[in-house]
Amino acid sequence: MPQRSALPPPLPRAFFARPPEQVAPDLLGQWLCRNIGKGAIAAGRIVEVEAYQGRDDPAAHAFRGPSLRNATLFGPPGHAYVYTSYGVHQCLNVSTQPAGQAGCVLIRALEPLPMTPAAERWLQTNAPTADGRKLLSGPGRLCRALAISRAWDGLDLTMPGRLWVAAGPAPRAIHVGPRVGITRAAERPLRFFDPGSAAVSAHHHWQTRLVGQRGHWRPAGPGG
DNA sequence: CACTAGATTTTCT
DNA sequence: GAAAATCTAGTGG
Repeated sequence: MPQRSALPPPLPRAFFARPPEQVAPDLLGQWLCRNIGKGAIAAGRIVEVEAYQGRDDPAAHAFRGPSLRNATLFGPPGHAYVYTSYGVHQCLNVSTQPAGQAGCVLIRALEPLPMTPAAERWLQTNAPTADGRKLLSGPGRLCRALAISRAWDGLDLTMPGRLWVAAGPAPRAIHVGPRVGITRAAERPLRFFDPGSAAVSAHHHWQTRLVGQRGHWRPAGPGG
């Protein structure tokens, strides 16, 4: 099947079987692929993420233990955790850590990758915007544009089905800062983003610059 | 550009 | 009853 082999292959489950603060920076630059039917794919580069830890992270949904909503967080790695935010929006996370240990990475922004005009229209219809850079920017907005609902909670993102994560080139640098919109553990530097992307909303609030390559990110020296 | 109000699910007090 | 991992539409500079 030529169409099957043309699909970007998913990242392996082992990639996600690590602490979320390690998976998060390594997810930057990877592709989120959405099968929208009839062989068409809508895809975006991951440019902004946040790590949420387990029982030791007061800002995480897993902090108070398993519940009906967050069960996916305690399951195997590489699965979609989709929750409803403020009663209105859906937000997409990827579960990390081996089964039994909670942790996830919130996908906050994507930069649209080249796609067919039909796929672009499909995104625009789901989440209309005049500013193309904002099409997949923001955790609620990207779920709306990609038609990802709570019903997709638990979906395996390491299988090339409806939604999966595929390998893409790492960004040249990464900025690290506090997570957005939380009050507890608000000081932890667990938000990672690609400073070179226009799809990232808040470039201003960052603490640290990382350079290097995946698995080997290190703080940039002066003048870097 | 900055700021504000309002929508309304899930969880906890 | 209130807060929360948010977004949009509205106002005003």
